[in-house]
Amino acid sequence: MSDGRSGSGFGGESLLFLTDEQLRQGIEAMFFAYQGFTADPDRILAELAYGRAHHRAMHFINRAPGTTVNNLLSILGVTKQSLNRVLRALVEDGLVDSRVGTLDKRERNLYLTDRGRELEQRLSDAQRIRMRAAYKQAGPEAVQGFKKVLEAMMDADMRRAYADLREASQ
Amino acid sequence: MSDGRSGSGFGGESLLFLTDEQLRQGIEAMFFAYQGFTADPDRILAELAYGRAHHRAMHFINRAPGTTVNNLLSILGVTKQSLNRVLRALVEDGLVDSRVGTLDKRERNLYLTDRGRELEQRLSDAQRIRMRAAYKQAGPEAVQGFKKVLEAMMDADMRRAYADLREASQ
DNA sequence: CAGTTTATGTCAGCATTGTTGACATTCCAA
DNA sequence: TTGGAATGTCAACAATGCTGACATAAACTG
Repeated sequence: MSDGRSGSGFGGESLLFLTDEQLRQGIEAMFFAYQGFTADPDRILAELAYGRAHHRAMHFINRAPGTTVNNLLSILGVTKQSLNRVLRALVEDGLVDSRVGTLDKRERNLYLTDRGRELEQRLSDAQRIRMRAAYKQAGPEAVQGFKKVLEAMMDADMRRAYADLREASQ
Repeated sequence: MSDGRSGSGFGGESLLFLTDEQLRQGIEAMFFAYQGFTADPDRILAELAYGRAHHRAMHFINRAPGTTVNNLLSILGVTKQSLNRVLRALVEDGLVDSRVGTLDKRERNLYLTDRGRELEQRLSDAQRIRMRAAYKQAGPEAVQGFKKVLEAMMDADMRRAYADLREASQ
């Protein structure tokens, strides 16, 4: 594992020879970049006594209005109990509307209220500004590669969720 | 902010026109990919009653042996109190060695013990395997773009830390 | 159709890891 | 040498993971 090399065999099979050092750079880049990625919304959230968990919930409710708790937690990769706490706060504060399902009354369909949409917008805007700046700085070809590697890094079910979301917005 | 367009002006200045939708895909890719990125070490850590914080500390101590608490917390972006709790556990468990600084006795120089190196290796290996697979799947050109965008996404001080680490390993 | 099982969501309590505040020790500068 | 700054530790609190217990609704089974 730690011979500092990677590749399928002695040669020929793959053109990629990745040293442990190269891989470590990628790992560290991922770590540092994620800090920047979340920094701007985090600052806004801190003012409002909310956290990242609230942001994530609002993001995906906005993305798929009417989604259920069950669906949401599979996307977020947390337990329903953990998500529940966050949703309760958002509902109490009037940012999320939770309606008993019409077809299946066990389910709750989730929607952002006007105020919820407003905050989500504010958070997304902050995050998009950084994303846009990074994309511009890196250039168009880089963006392709960026997305490719990220997608390849996802677990299978997350890759599916990701594809579903993209297709959902036409 | 939300006109679905991005660019410096009406045209000509930039060749990149990024819709909010494109940016959102990047944001979601980042979120889902980070889950995958941390999933494998997380599984190992859970067995050992450690968390991500322990992994991060061990990673950077391994990367820069003899580093101080102060330096470490600036890299990790957490408070010294938060880091301290994690370090205390690692020292007690014999994975990290904390030596009073020779030049400045207020400082503590941190080193992995043999057992610490062993666990760090195990965690890194798991993470590298996924990274390597993602790189291979995405291809060499993609890797360049990936790193470029990530670096552009970092906060300035993290970009500096990232550069320092790379240079430190020749 | 009655009774049991499964699915969905809520409430309670615990663990990890972030935070701030108070403090001891050491260094440095006036 | 004395007061302030820097470094690190200890304590207590908050956010957000987790598991377990439970209520309700739906679905299945005989």
